[in-house]
Order: sequence, then C-alpha cells, then structure tokens
Amino acid sequence: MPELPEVETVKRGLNRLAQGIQVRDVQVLWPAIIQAPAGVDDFIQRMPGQVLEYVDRRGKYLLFYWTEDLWISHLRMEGKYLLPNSEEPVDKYSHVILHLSDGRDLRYRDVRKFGRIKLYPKDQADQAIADLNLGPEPGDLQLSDLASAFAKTQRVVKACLLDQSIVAGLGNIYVDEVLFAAKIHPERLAQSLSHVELSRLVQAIQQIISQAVAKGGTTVRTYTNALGENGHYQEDLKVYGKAGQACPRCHTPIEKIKLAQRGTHFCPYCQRREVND
DNA sequence: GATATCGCCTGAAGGC
DNA sequence: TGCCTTCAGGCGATAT
Repeated sequence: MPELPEVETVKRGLNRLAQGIQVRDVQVLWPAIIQAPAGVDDFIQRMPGQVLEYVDRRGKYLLFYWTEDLWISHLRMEGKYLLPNSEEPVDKYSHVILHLSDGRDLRYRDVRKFGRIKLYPKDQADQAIADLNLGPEPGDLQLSDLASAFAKTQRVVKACLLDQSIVAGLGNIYVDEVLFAAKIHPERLAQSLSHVELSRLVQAIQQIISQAVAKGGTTVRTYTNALGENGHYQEDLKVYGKAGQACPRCHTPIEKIKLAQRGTHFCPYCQRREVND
C-alpha cells in the first residue's frame, strides 16, 4: 500500500516519463475516482490540451501541475499510474484514461477503486494543499512537533503516527517498523512517552523513511511504481507481516494485534508497555 | 471538540 | 469443486 516512500518513487517515475505530456482527450470509467470540487463532466472538459509541467508530492498525495489546473491524487491502497501505448488493451481496473498527443495513455489503475483525484484551478492550489491539513514531512519533523501534538491527546502512539495532521506520510507498515526501531509499544499512550523515547521516535521515522525512499519503497501485495517495477524495502522489514517469526533483536515471537482498526505487529519483549529510556 | 466506527471496494485465502 | 466468510486498510463521513 503506497506510503510516503512509494508515492515519492511514483513521483520520480512520472517526472522522468511523463513531464511534458499533452492531453488529447479523457475517459472516466469509474466516476467516483473524480472527487469535488470538479465534477466528472468538468474534469473531462478541462483536461484536453493541458500539458503536464511536473509532479510533486506532499505526504502521500501526488500533486500534478498541469498548464491550467492542479490534480491532488491519492493512491490509497492499490492505485497506480501507467503509461502504455494507446493501442494496448484497457483492462477492467483502469478507471481514468488520458489519451495523449504522443500516442501513449496516462492510465490510473486501481483494483479496489479506493483512490481519488481532485482537480483545482491553479489559482486555488495553495489553499487546496493547505486544506489537506498535513503535518510536517518526516525530513522536517522536530521533536517539539511530536511533543506538543502528543501532549494534548488521549490516543495511543500508533493512532497518532497514523494521523496525517501530526506527521505526513506514514501508513500502517512504516508505523509498525518505526515503533519497533524506537522500542516503543504501539499501545502506549502518546502523552506517556519520555523525552528520550520521543527522540528515538523522531530518529527512527527519519531513518526508516529515508532508507525506504532509497530502496524505491516496499512491495507488498500489488504495489509497483510508474514503471511497473517493485520496491525493495520489504527485504528490510523487521516486524510488519512477521507474526510468529523470531524478533531479529531478541528472538521473541513477533505478535500481531488489532489496534486503531489496523493489523499491528510488534515484539512484546523489545517494545515494553512501560517507559524504556 | 475529540475520538471511535463505518463504508467504500475487490481479490486472496481459509473453512467447510 | 464451489460457496461463503474473513481479511487487507486510508480516509471522509457519521456517530458517540
């Protein structure tokens, strides 16, 4: 499932493969992918003729800067962008198709139809991005950001790290990995973390996200980047998807519980319920 | 206002 | 083999 490192990899692939593409016409095969403020008809009318200037990223969102408009695109679970030749058959999972002037298509493909694309006129871009209400990127995260957010909530630390308004870009896989690296139990109340634990947490977030970006993200289930290539960070996962296997630090079996409505993996020995400085 | 839960979706996997 | 149920999960909407 695309989290920050996977979305960053998609962004880089699109900038390499799709910068300068011009839209000829548009097909929307599953209207729910296109979300307000633009309706589907408006979307189909506005896109022809537009040229893709570049693609940026904020948290898990892709930002497509077209000549006139901005797309804010979220891949959710399994969304991906592909650039096949227009003659290639369209499979049943391709829901938004831009026919391009160079004979290719830009296709949004999403088995589960969870992803969303929003279109805004460029003069509304800054406000639209601000309205996403995202916290700092991991690379910009300060200990004080977490300390102040955690101090005013009764939630457990796992739920807080999944909250995109506290830190942008983490999803279920990386939150489990980060908490393992920082030796923090996912059910700890966020406000109970010590200064030392917060410091380890910030360090773990930054280190793991930057390593995962360097490896092109994590491929579990069906994620591939815009080139259809796999990421390689799954080889470095320590706890996610490892229930019952030995902890790489202490060999205690990794446990799996349900927390914040997510499958949650942790080592019950390394990640204690009490403060661990 | 803060927090928890539901619904969206479909394919894979497991049980019978 | 075939049918049914459960699971995976990000986020907006809705409920508490």
